[in-house]
Amino acid sequence: MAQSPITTRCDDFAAWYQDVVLQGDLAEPAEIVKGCMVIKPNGYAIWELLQHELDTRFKATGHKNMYFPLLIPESFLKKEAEHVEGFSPELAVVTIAGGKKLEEPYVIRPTSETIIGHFFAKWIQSWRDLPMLVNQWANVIRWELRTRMFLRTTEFLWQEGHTAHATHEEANEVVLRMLDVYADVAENVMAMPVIKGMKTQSEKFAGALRSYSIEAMMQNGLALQAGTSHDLGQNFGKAFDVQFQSKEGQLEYVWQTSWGVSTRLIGGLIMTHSDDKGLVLPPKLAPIKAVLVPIYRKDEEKAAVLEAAHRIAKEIGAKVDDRDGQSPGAKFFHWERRGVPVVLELGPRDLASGKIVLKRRDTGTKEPVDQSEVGAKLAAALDDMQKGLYNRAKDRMKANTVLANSLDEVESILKDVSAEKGGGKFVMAHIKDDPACDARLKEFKATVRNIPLVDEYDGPGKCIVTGEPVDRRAVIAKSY
RNA sequence: CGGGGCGUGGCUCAGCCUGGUAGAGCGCCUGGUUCGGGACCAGGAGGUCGGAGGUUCGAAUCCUCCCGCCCCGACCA
Repeated sequence: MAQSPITTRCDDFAAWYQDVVLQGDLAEPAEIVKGCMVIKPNGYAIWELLQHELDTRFKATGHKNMYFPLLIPESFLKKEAEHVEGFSPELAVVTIAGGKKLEEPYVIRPTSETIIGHFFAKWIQSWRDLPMLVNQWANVIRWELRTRMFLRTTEFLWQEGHTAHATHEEANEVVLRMLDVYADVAENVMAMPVIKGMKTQSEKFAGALRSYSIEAMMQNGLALQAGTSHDLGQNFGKAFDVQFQSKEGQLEYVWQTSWGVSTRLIGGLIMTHSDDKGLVLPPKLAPIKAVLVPIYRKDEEKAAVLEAAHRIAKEIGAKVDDRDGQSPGAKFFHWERRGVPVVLELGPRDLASGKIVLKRRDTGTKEPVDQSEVGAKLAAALDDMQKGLYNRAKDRMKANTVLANSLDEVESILKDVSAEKGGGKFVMAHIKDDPACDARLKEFKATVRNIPLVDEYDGPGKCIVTGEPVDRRAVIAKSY
């Protein structure tokens, strides 16, 4: 064994995840910086593809990119009461700079509502300045107690959209539009099915009126909050005095939104598609879509094979793995671990027959195809793989979603679920949006993931805690 | 912060109990033979054994203190 083996998913799902990240050479723990990681080229390339998909959509919906300071005056956090309460436990604070104790410490941004609120106040005077639609690609720090690569690290990369509007209705439209954008990227780019829904009051963003999320199901059945979109109401507008004069001449506070997705998406991508052999990537997020491995024995074979390999690879946009001193077998394992969707094999036999062998990462199937058709076959395989991965994930989510009509039932389904052992389910149950109800679920470490925007079940029912009428079932699960 | 574990070449670890010239596998370098699912041979580079103190003729090994890291629990995109 040239490489240490990958722990199987059923042995220990959490260990499997670590192994896939490491063996896929996506990232490694920073070690010297607690809770942080180094994102390596293979991992960063995926992030760049995701960024591109998202950024294109942000711009198409009218947003412009900006950049705000990493450091925020500590007092800013305190201007919105719920916000400071929610974030203060996980803040990193700069108290000394330039060798001197600062008069007022700076916090390293955990999110930028406050500093952006400050600047919005400066830039917005009239209804003509609205809507203000900005996005920032940035890093943030949240001092988490327990970290896992990509899923939760002390420092992480994300984008945060921030908008200001004249009316609550308009702000709400943006909140839901961006949630749709996230769902679109999750499902059509990442091939990761999600449930769009509303967070409960106790799970909402600190300082928001309402939070919405997309929730995905990982292979161990745990939920992953993959993106959030918040209706901030006028909370930050009032805290930062962001006022504008309306058409009617009235001075009014703006209605704001914020929404974000992070490098956590990469963790979701891994836990949705990868297998016991390593990383599996949907073609749309594969930095390298196809690798051609040339096979030869003698020097005269080598020359002919390499010539053909480079010619074919150039036509179809594949990478040729012409490294010397590595056997073909070693190369197959190498690319398999890295999740390359298609590996092509070209050897003397193929040269003689005019064929080339096409192997898919998702199904493991090998098929000899005519060299003249390989471009079309590759495109078809990638397309089929993108759809196949989505369908497989969708089926899995359906198979692991169950209905429950009592708290006991929910508890018995979820109580023994863990990230390591798996067995997680999405339990659909009627439950009131009330912190007291959330608290009951917390007793066995489950949470309401969200209340789906679209009710795919049986409509109204009685709350499993209070017995009060509730208009639809919510998703209850254990989560990352 | 509570509970558990671990610090020895780049990586994974053995050696410690019972003190006596620092090892293995993988990786790396050089040369050659190989190559359709992790090739082989030969030669080679690389370690103040987490730190400090102590016991001893002699410490990776025994004793004391310190430091760091990982896992489990309480917080979270």
